[in-house]
Amino acid sequence: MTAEQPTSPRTPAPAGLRELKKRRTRDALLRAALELFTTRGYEETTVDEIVDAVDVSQRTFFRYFASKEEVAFAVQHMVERHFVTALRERPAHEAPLEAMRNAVLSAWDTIGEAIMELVPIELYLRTFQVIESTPALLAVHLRRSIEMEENIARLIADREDLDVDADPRPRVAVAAFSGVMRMTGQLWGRGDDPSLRSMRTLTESYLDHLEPALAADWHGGARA
Amino acid sequence: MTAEQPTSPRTPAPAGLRELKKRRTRDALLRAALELFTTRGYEETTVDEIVDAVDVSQRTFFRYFASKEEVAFAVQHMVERHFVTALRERPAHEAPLEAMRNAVLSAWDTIGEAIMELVPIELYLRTFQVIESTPALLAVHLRRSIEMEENIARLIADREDLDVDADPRPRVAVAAFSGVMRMTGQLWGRGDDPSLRSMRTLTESYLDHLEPALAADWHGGARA
DNA sequence: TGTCAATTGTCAGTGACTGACACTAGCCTC
DNA sequence: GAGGCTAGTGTCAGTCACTGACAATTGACA
Repeated sequence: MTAEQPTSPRTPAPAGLRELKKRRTRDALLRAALELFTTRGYEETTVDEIVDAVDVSQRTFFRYFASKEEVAFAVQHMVERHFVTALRERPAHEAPLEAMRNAVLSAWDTIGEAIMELVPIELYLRTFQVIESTPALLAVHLRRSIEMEENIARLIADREDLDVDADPRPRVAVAAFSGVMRMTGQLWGRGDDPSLRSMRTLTESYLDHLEPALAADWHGGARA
Repeated sequence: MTAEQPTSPRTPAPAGLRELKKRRTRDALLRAALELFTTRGYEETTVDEIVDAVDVSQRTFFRYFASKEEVAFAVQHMVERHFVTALRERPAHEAPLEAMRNAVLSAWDTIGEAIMELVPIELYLRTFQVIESTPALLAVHLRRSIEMEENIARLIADREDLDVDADPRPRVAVAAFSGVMRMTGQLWGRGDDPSLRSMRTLTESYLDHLEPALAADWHGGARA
């Protein structure tokens, strides 16, 4: 309720000893979990092992993360928001596909720092590979992806001044685009160059093949 | 080893009392499970409730189905094979997208009987809706879908005499196509006409919008 | 300093799933 | 058609993810 609180310029105000401890515990759990997942494997890691590494009770783990799965997607979650933000910032004159493409590529260029605030980048990349190669995690990953698709479709529809439910083109375009993105992620996970750079290159190259396959200007023909 | 065995003309020889009992148990478990899932909800149904309805032990359930999830996809599994078969039977002159489209539509026309041999169609349709609306099942559904995508991409590549790993077009086309199919399934699940017919109509209509977006002839331009 | 509220730990319990072992019932041979 | 073989089943004990309830602790704030 008080008006004046010392807000740091960048990090969104973590003030308070309590808040600080909470963040520390969460970070420690996150790192310990990812470290174990990427060395021992996801299925082979028990929640007990994670909490033992951080010296908290199992109950505390589940207060921070709704499930063992969720902790694996904590960083991914941030990356996704990063992309959505990038898409929102694309100039209105860009065609849907062009905007999505540019958003992805520009997001990859700036995501590095944001990730490092949470975990070492290399740990994130290894985690991504674990996700892609662990059936249970891959399944959740895909569901999360299509949830995001719906949001993006609405975003695209807004840009183009269309109604998502009346005009199928936003959803179709996003579905096709996301299909390619997902495929890229998988190929990257299977490949042997786990670098941000390689991910970016792969993305760019595959999206190049979608461009000629999807028409760019929706408003060239008849528009009601 | 004996030459003469009374093989029925259609069903693939279930001879033997043992085999017969097994099939009966499996069928009973399947039906009981789907019935419970669709009335009570997936998460709300325990494996104990399923086995109680069939009077077998829990251990037996897990000998027939690797997990509680698997039983929900038993029928879906058959439908998928049905589609792949339909795709294989498409004449070679059809373009990739055309072949996939025709395979889906023709599969929908003949799938009815095959389903009825396992469970009432209406039960299958309701199960599909449960899958689409239950997060845990939706996730698995999506993973299964992309596993199938890879197979289809290879099939398409074969048809077009291309190498899946050298030429990205098969995977891109399949990814885009599947993206639309998945979206259709979801919309159907959300809608209020749970009939085979409505599913077919929706599929056809949405695929119509992909056609103009993806080029039909891959071999019109330069071909190495 | 003392009160309030947020965090945490402990404990007990549920539900999915698995390995081990004993038991039963088709199946096949003599 | 008795007896042995084996596939299928039930029982039991145990692991692991996850949850509700309650008590203990510890920042926050007057």
